Amino acid sequence: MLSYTEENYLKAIYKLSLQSDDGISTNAIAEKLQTKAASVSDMLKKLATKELINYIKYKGVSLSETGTKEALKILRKHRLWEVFLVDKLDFNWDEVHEVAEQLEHIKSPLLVKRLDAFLGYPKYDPHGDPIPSEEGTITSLKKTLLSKLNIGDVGRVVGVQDSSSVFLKYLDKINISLGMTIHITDIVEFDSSVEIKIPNSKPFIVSKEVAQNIFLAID
Amino acid sequence: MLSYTEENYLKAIYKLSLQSDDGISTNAIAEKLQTKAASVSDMLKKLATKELINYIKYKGVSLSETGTKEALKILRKHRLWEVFLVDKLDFNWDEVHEVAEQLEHIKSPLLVKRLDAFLGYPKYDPHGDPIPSEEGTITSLKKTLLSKLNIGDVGRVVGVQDSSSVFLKYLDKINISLGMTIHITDIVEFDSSVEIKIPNSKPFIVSKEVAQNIFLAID
DNA sequence: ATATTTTTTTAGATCAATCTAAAATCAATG
DNA sequence: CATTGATTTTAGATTGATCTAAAAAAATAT
Repeated sequence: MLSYTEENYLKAIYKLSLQSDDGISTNAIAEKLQTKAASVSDMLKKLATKELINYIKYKGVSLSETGTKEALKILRKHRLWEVFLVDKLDFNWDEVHEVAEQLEHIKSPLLVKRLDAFLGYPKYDPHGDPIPSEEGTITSLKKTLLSKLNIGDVGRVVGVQDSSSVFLKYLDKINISLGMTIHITDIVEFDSSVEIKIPNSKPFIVSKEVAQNIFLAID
Repeated sequence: MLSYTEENYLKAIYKLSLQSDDGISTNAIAEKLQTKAASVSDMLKKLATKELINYIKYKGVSLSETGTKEALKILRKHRLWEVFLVDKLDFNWDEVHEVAEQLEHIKSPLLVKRLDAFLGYPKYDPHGDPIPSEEGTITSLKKTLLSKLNIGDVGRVVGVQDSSSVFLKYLDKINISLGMTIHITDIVEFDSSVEIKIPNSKPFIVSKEVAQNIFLAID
């Protein structure tokens, strides 16, 4: 049985693994979990003896097969609960994270199964991130940053890079939401800002910074 | 901020307070929480300094006003989650307790508010126990044990004394459920078993032990 | 009312998770 | 390739929750 803390470490390592290919550093984990490198070292030793990670001192760390499975279970719960909060309890997509962080640790396979069914077997969470299956497979659709596209391209909003409350609130304000189709009508050479067109609205400009944080799928 | 453990102690003390009028003993709490008296003593000291309980060494303990409020908050969450599990996720009433024990510790006032609304502001949980209001008031309807009634009495099932899985499963088996109207058709003097009549069924006998664990409201 | 039993509390240890400070290892640059 | 600087690990302490064993207080019985 994994502790709350062990679960958070596995999740952190999993997320960091997606961003960089090789071994995850102690410092990176400490940063992510807002703790000290010494604490991370201790925990890594513990996770290693439980064979949840592959760990060589000073050499960084990666999830073992069982570790990955556990991480995906937690991620699955986290994202299912997010769907629940948004779809059923009318949370905004910037309000869900904190609560889902708690709910993801509830231990009950039956609960997860039933919740999944109740929500209609969703494939994506409210931020557009894919929900791992019960078996631990995760489908990642090819997504491209808005900032990487060209004039004339058309895409569907499938996620965000930065899921901070500030950013999500801003997207709400300019009426960009998940699933929305976006046309790239112009790119301003001067500052790399992007002019886009969304349904029922005149074209408008979003900054380079914003464009670098919105993922689109090209249909 | 209360810890998971502190919350469980408050809940235990609250529940024990309902059963006996005077101060709650250390041993009773230890028994309820499946722990040792020494551990309870330690925790009582801590809860006392936080002014959540009134505690005099060797003299037993009672909840303070703030302690009661906290206990009721937890109970409210527990029972709301139970309603959610049964009404929305099709759990049986004997499957909910363990999961609700975990869910009750989730900290998010917004979540509780929204969940309450989503469930349609329920007044009772699936075992017939009243759900404390947001303000911390709890309505307890007058309920009587089936074993205390007389031939000819009619009552509505509003709760159980023993909410163990074995007992609840047995009730399911003999088709007794919450809200059901029961007629007492006979009382067997020999062993104090009770003959009852429920809708769409011939009268049948339940043992004294069963009758001592079903609460009825007399309409 | 004194002795015995039961209950409760304290003393001292342990375990998980964390920390600070110091030591060990690695990386990288001259 | 040796020194410097950064990263990582260890050593030792702390905190919260628990335990066992022993001491203290209360309840009970003779």
